[in-house]
Amino acid sequence: MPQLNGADGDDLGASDELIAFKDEGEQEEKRNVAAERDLDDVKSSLVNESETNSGSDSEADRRPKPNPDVESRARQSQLFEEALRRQQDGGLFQPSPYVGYPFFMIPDLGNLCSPYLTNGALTPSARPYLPFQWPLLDVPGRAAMRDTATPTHLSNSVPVVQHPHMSHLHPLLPYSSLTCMSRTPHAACYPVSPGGMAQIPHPLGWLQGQHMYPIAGGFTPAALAMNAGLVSSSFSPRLVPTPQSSIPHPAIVPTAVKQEPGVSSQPGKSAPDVKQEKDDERRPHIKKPLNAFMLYMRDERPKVVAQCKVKESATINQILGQRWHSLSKEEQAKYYELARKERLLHSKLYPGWSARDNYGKKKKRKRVKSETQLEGKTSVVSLRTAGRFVWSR
DNA sequence: GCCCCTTTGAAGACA
DNA sequence: TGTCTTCAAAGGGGC
Repeated sequence: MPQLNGADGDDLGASDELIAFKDEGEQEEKRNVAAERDLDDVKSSLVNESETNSGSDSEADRRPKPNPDVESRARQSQLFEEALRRQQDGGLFQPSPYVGYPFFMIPDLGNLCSPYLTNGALTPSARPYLPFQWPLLDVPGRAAMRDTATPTHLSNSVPVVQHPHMSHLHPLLPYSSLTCMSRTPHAACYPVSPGGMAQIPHPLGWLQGQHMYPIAGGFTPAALAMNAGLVSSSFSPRLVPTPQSSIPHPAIVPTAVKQEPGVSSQPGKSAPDVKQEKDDERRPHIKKPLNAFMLYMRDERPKVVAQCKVKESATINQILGQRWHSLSKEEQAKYYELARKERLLHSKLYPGWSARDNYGKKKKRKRVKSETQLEGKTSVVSLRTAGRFVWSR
């Protein structure tokens, strides 16, 4: 963590340090830690602590008041990993390239569409395949807990709104739910294949979620599930490769590019070349897994919006950045752990994927921006560089 | 309609 | 090995 960069007294980045610390004691503690470990060790220890403590009530009692939502998600992650190990150890299911993906633990698409009874309870046939069903059982409680267990910096006078993405309502999701949740209450519809199941009601709505990873190879989740022997083959859709373009998944982000037909705006490139290039840009791509801070932002952004009555993401992110640094290491550890599992799942889903694949998917930031930052009051680049310098030793 | 802003972390590129 | 760059999310604002 960059805030530890003062461990050995060097003042790299000190002049432009903006990070607000909660208290000196915490900072002092972190300094001591930094003197003993490097970044990886610290993060690793945070994770280990998190895992070790998760099973101990007494330990949990001693901890600062945790965010129950994060807690539950961490638990989900743990459960998911255990399920993953069971599968890989020759458990119930045959290994598959997507063995780690919880979706494929669903027995059939009939129940897949709705493994819950109308009263919200799981159907008996679905239960054995849904190790993460428990979150649904106490939705109101969890929602209340989360909303009341806000960090201390949240004012009681500020009304806390329910998370718009209602992530706790998606019981089929283990840790991947963290990034598979739709933030908007849109209709749960996932076009599986032409002529196939057009509408999949909740809980499969997450398949269309904001960060849901697209399925490699152009197969739909349902088809892959069927392929893995988890879904009755009598159920339509069949194992049919689905053009990726037919999967309007938010995680497969087409970059909207305005195309002037037949006109090349780039010197030295023919119109077809430019068209091809822009088609490539527009082509859906696999997104990077979210890091710890991104996961934190996703959880906390609605609270900040509600509390601070601001909408500008830049401002919100500044606030979130400060709050991130004010988190206890236990709280941060939960997010580091979630992010680690996020990367694990991502690597299992897309073994050949590289972050480099997405280079150029976003418009390159102008060099002048970095220079501006160096001159500006925040000096983002120098600050972050300084932090890395210390941590990497 | 596209890009910038703003944050942190991860990963790739490069010297 | 150290440093720099890019991308991941979000949505208002500027051009």
